Amino acid sequence: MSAKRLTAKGEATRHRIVVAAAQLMYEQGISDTTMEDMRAATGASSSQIYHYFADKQALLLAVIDYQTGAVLDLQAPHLDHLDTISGLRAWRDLLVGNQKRLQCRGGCPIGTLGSQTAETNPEARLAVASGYLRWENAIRAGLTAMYSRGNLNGNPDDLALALLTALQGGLLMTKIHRDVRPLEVALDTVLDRISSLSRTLPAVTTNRGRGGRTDRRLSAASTLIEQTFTSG
Amino acid sequence: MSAKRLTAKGEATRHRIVVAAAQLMYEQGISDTTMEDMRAATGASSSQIYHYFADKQALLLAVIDYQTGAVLDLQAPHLDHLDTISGLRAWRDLLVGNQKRLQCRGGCPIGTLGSQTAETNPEARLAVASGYLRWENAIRAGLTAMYSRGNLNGNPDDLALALLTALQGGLLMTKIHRDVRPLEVALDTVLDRISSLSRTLPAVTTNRGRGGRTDRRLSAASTLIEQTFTSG
DNA sequence: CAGAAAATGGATTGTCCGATCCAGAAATAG
DNA sequence: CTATTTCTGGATCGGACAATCCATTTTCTG
Repeated sequence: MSAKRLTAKGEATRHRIVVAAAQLMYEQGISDTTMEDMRAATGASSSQIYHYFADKQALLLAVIDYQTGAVLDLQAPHLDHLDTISGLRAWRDLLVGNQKRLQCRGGCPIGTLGSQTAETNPEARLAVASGYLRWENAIRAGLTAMYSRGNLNGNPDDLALALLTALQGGLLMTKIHRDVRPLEVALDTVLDRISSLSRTLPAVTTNRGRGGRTDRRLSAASTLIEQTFTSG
Repeated sequence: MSAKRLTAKGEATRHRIVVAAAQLMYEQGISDTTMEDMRAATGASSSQIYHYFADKQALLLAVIDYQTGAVLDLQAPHLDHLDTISGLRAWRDLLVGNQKRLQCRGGCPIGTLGSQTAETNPEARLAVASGYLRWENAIRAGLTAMYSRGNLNGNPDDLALALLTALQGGLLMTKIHRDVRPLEVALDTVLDRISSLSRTLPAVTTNRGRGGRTDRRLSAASTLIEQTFTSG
């Protein structure tokens, strides 16, 4: 609301504070991140923080906004190619690889903020929900394109939401178990579902019995579906 | 570790404290729940809490244990019947109905604890992970039974994990959006996947195009899969 | 070059919170 | 009945925390 006038220097300081706050809140949670923590992390003074943010709540809202952008930026190169199975698989690989790189720590920057605020901070909850909608829209755009081309025999809205939701659950379980498998399995299961509803020939990771997660043979079922679509 | 001797009265007081702490931590988060909050909620005195629990951490661990039991108890009637599609759907209806009853508030009691502790509290993280394993095992037992009967053409371990993970993501998104749809769609998508890998004739909720989430007709693909399984 | 506005430094304040302490009451065991 | 253990009450302490205040420096503007 307050359209404060900011110097280039002021803008930089404000940004430094938001970035540091985002990182700290991501690592230790919102309540356990003190103003002093952020002050120390930025090398700023207490009054600087309160110069740019009315209170901790205002800073939190700025963090939510920043993290939403950061999450979408990270995926930006892939978000325009979610209209093919291979594009979806590449996106999946990015997300899984990213968690491996982080040693399965942290989870989703947006999800952790949402989880902490949903019940006690309506303003923050709405900001997070709005961030999720931007994300969901990007995924939906890809699946809708598939659908419009006639390459997806299912509801693209539902499948987009299912993908994002599986991703969120996968990130949560992965950080709790310190194991990337939940994320892999969650995404692969929904992607396999999408593949099975797709008329294009997918590199199916469908499991045929135990231990078959890395099996890349086409399943009989998928083959039949393929035949159905191409002959119908 | 400390095998303290407890009177019946003492046991009751201890239990009251755990239940109140669980509820408060569920509603306002761990850090934002103070010892004074719990003291007031139970009508106990400060020294009573510290008589039964060494510190807040010990109380938290008791809460995690309690919530794990509560979550499993709630589903107990259904957990023995997750070896058929209809049993799985009934379980899904319980979970969805429960969230509706709660007006989409709160999310998963275990997940919220895990999300808050995973990065900063190794002991709590392991306790939550252990709780999830119990839950996952129950689901896996059902799918493994299906698999053993030859009614599931997929990896039951992966599908069980996918189900639980979809549930967790669904609960998170549902509480943030205050809308039960993410939970419904997340579970239905994985259940549809399981149905499509099942040789029994499912009441498929597969979507055929937009707006088809409530469509219960059998899809051509499912019919073909069915024929494949029964003729092979 | 003024004068105004923005940015910074650092001490301070009042409150809250986890934890401790010292009793005394109630229950149990011998 | 009495000694011992368990249970309860409530005051209190030291530290941490969000937020405020006032002064000073730096940057912008006309």
